[in-house]
Amino acid sequence: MSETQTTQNTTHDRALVFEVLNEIGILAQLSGAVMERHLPPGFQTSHFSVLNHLVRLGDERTPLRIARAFQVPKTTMTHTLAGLEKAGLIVFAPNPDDGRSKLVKITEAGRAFRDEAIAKLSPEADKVLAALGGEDLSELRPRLQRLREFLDAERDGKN
Amino acid sequence: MSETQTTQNTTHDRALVFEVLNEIGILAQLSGAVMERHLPPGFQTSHFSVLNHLVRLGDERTPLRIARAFQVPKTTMTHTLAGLEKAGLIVFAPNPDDGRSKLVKITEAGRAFRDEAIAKLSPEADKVLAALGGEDLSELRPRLQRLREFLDAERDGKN
DNA sequence: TGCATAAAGTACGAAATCGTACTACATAAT
DNA sequence: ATTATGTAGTACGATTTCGTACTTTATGCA
Repeated sequence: MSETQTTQNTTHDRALVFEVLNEIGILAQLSGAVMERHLPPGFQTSHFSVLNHLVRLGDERTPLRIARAFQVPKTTMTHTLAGLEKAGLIVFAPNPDDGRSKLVKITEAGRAFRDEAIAKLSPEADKVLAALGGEDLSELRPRLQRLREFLDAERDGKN
Repeated sequence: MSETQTTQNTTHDRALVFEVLNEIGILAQLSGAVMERHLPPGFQTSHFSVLNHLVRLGDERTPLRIARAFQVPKTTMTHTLAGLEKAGLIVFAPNPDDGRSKLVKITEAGRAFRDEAIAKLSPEADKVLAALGGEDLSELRPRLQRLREFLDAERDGKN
């Protein structure tokens, strides 16, 4: 019943794919709503995510590179970054290597904003850990990443 | 290193939560983009998802109940359903049990639309199965569901 | 019965998302 | 050098998303 079967994919198997993707959509919805509740008014999950990305992986990145990391169209990232800049959480610098593009730099205010958000979100994260256990999450991550990599490839060009 | 530790949550553990949620957000983004490419122009993943929901779990549901299933605000569902109705894929009927609400019924055209979408999406689903294997997905689902249930509870009132 | 409170749905406005088309710069090929 | 093609970013408009406030109906309580 739960054996691997390599010969042919059944409707049942496919339904599993849809269910998982559906669940992922709902989860994205939910986690966005929960996170947004812990952010100052006017700030979106996307704002926090970008700041967190810059802190974790380093700033001095181009908008396009950030857009690709989140798999959003570059016009969307332009808009998100404009919001962050207006709030003084990032600044743009010219890209010395490429006159067409910019480099995004996080400001001290941006770093502080991110740290505060993390602090407010930590109790929630702890509750998730208490509810699921670290093992479940550990097992979740690589599988999600594999699924992401596949869909990534499936995405062809675009953006 | 990967042992369960019940005494205290570390920054590292919390980071795992954020990573998983981040991955989920990106996946939602990606799967939405891939799915949308296989739908007729003008139709969103949300449209397909609602139709699929009605076929799988039965129609004759109220808009609010559908909104809750997808964890979106009811105003969002009003808009999505309006699009489906305008396209003739659903119809509204009065709710005999409650004069405030409506019942959503899928039409034959709606069912056909859903079936065609499934048919077009099936090759993609098969590729996912080939890439990940059914076991991975099977293990993914219950964990995602547990995570969803937790965030669900965390959501308090609202909507 | 009458009234207060809650729930279902919508109108409306604001913001986010994203596709198309454009500008400016870069790279490759002659 | 010149020209053709490709890439980074943005302007713009259409659609989606969603919070607030409202209308209508239901429910609980006096």
